[in-house]
This record gives sequence, C-alpha cells and structure tokens, in this order.
Amino acid sequence: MELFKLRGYTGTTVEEIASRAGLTERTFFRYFADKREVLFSGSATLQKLMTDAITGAPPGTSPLDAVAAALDASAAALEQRDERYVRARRALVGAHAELLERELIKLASLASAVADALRRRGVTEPAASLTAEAAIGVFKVGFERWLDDKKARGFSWHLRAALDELKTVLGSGNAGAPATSRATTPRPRRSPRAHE
Amino acid sequence: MELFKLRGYTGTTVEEIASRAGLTERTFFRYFADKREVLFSGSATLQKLMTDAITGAPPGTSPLDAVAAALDASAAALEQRDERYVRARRALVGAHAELLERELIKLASLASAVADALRRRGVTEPAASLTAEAAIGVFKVGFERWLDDKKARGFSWHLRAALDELKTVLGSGNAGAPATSRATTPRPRRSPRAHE
DNA sequence: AACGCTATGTCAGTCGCTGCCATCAAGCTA
DNA sequence: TAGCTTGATGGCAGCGACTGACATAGCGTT
Repeated sequence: MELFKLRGYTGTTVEEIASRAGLTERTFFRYFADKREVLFSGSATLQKLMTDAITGAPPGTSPLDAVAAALDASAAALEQRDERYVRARRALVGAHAELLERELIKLASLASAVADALRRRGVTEPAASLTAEAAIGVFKVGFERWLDDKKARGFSWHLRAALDELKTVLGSGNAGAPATSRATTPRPRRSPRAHE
Repeated sequence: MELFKLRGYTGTTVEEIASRAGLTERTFFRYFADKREVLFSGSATLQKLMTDAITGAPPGTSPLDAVAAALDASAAALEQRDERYVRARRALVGAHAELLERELIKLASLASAVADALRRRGVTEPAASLTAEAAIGVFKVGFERWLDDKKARGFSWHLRAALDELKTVLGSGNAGAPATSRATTPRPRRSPRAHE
C-alpha cells in the first residue's frame, strides 16, 4: 500500500513489491496469482463470513432474512477495519479499471457462493440466484453510500436502508419516483452521484 | 472466433488475430484497447438500447416498469442474433476468468448507465442505483437460464420470469423457500434502528 | 549421514502492450 | 502543380507481467 501511494499502482513494479517484502519476483507469483491479487486477500474471509451466516440461520428463516443476516455479518466485519485502509483501497480500486474488474469478479463469486448456501437450505432456482444477486447489489450500493456519507452512519445502517429501499422499489414499484402531479415542471434533481 | 475455436483463447496471439484481419499487431491495438475487447464490441449498442428504452418510457412510468422496458429491449436484440455465436461466446467467456472479468465490468457500467437514465427521469438515490443493480441481476440470471433452458422458451420470457420471481422474493420474502412445515414464529421484522 | 520434502532463487523466454518515428495516401491551398 | 496538412498504418525497440525448467538451501525423519 505504501508503494502504491508513492508511485501509483501501475508505476509500482512487482519486483519492487517483492523486494520490499524481502522476496524475489518469482516467489511473489507463487503466493499471488497475479499483481492484482495482493489487494484481494480478504475476499475469502468475507465470503466465509456471509455463507456461514446463511447456513447458520435458524430453520424456517426466509431467503430474504437469511441474506439480511449475511449482510449484517459483513457489516460487522467491515466496520471493524481501519477506515483509512478501507478508503485508500477503495480509491485505488476505483481509479484502475483492472482492479475494478477484479473486485467485480470477487463480488460475482461471492454472489455465487451465497446462492449455493441458499440452495443448500432448500431454496430453489431461480429464487436462490436472484436473492443472491440482489444481496450483492445491496452490498455494492450500501458500501458506496457508506463511504460517501457525510453524517457518519454505519455500514450496517446503510445496508439496512438499501435493502428496505430495494424492497419498496420492487414492491409498489414507485419508490424514488418523482411526484407525477405536476408533469410540466420537472422536479429538482439531486446531484448525480458517480457510481462505479 | 475461428481462431479462438482452433487454438483456444490464450493460445491465440494478438499478432495472429491481426494478420488474419490483414493488419499488424500495432494497428490492432489502435482499434481495440486490449486483446479482450474484440469480444465486447456489442456492449455499447446494448447499453444504448436499454438507456433509450428508459428515457423513452412515457412520463409517469414507475422505475420498475422503466427497467422492465429496458430488459424487453435487450431481449429483442439478443434473440435476434445468431444463437450459435451467442452460445460460443458465452462458453468462451465462461472458460476464461479474464474474459469474465471484462464481461462483469461491462455489466457494471451498464448498471451505472441505467441508473443515470433513471436519475434523468427524476428517480432519486438510492432507488435509482438499486433498481439498476436489480435489473442487471435479473439480466444475468435470465440470460443464463435462457441458454440452459431445455424447452426453448425465449430470452424475454426468462427475463419476465426472473423479474417476477425477484419481486416475489423481496415481497413476501418466502418464494423458493423449502415447503417445510411453516415455522410458528412470526418472521422477525428488521427494525430500522434510527441511528448508532 | 542419507534421504526426501518444501520453499526459494535463477534464468530465459513469451506475450501483451506502448512510445516514437517513418511512411503513405488523400485532400486542401497557394 | 508544388507544397502542406491530416489521418491511418507499419516498423521497431522496449518494458513489465507472467511462466516453465532447473538448481539450491533449509529442515525434519530415519
């Protein structure tokens, strides 16, 4: 991380990373599949955390409540980390497409694992995959909004808020929609937030 | 595509692709940012199709119905392509992590564009992002199930089915759950704690 | 001491990708 | 017509990520 801050991600060579760790480049590639993977060692733990939460939910729990528990578990873990690291890492990943790609495939594999856990509970397709995808969508949106939040509400708060909002949008189907009474004057728009 | 089938993706060098097209490697990289991009030229058209469907929806249309229209538009376009190509491409992408990564970032950028289009209609955050993420989730699940479908129901059918199922899961919260004897305990309601 | 296992180093090589400069064809202008 | 610009392409050199093959060092077991 220090090296990345110093010379940027692309400006840092694998050999530099390795020698900083007292290793050679070749040995680096025996520990990490590629250069990007150094930044994604935590994804396995997160996955285990969430699937365990689903597997451990009391029988009879609805799929929706099971993934809600998984989201709670992820929030507890992430809120506990050093916020400066979380922010630095997010800025780095957001600034480099190759890192964003890796992040997305990790999240996709997370969704796949969540769907697996749901199926192991007896949830059928396509409900399992859809619930899992929805959960990851909530995670992504909640995560971004957490870090952008001026009033420092917690990650778990944002996850809950996002999940509730998603329920509303897919329920009535009109959440967040502009009031349709006076169609001639457009409603004042909120400033668009970059979402990557 | 012929080259990829012949020697596999990794076994095909950019120089081979270029010379097959009557160009040099250097010129290839002036048309495509990298080797993977040859397989993703269609993503821009798909994005335009979907955002146009959202923008063109009659005023007063709910966010949910707007993305449903976008999904319909994507189905119409994809069902029209040569199915053999769609299948070959999907198999190729599924077999190579680097291609899957690229696919995922394209879908993420698609979600971002959809959210933008919704915001332009006056939909506020986080409803816009969540609806967009949900739509892409439906797209992903519907796409896979379409290609795996034994009875050859159309892509649009599967998209509809997936969207409906998602609504159900997030509504009652018990869709797809195992038909065990109903637990006597009422579903624990997630209490939105105001602050923390 | 001999053996085997594992982690690490060394080296050479391939390939994706980029910067720099030359070339060439097609216009446009004086 | 000669000269100039512009855009597309080729040629070339080079960097850095990544891999395969092999050597070596360390360490525990017997």
